[in-house]
Amino acid sequence: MNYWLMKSEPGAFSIDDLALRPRQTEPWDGVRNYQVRNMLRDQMKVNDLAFFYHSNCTPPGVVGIVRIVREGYPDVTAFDPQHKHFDPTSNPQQPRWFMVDVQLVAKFPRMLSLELLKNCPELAGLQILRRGNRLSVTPVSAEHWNFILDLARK
DNA sequence: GCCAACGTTGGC
DNA sequence: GCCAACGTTGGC
Repeated sequence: MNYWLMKSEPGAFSIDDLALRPRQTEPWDGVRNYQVRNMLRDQMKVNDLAFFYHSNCTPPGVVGIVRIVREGYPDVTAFDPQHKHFDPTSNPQQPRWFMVDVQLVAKFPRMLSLELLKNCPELAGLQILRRGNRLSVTPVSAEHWNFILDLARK
């Protein structure tokens, strides 16, 4: 079983938006980066867990946990000319972009801010803390996962 | 295959 | 709004 961290701009899709969806489940669509595509398509498995991270907001940070409930399948938003994430180079016969479905597991009572995480020596090496990191999905080690979970319980 | 130009991300 | 980082594009 793998652990992940998934970023979303709350102005586009927040953890509260996820909470309002039927079965609190939603496709994680719109990824247009090959490294992340490969993780979505090949590595994320049903029952993997991920931190839900709010990016590009004040303050950024981890706001809860989601579970992967459907493994990688073609991102249909790439096929829709009306859609913001339309990509004419992807088609149903040879899809270029993939997505997974995520289901809400828990929203933390308090956000764990990026600043808080940065101040934890135990989290050295966490990809989100690396300078210049721009990937919207990153793997999280079991050690880092458990440490962050402990922070959320405090 | 190189690399300059350009676009996007995302913290600050 | 700024700008560092870095991915993508396309001319050559």
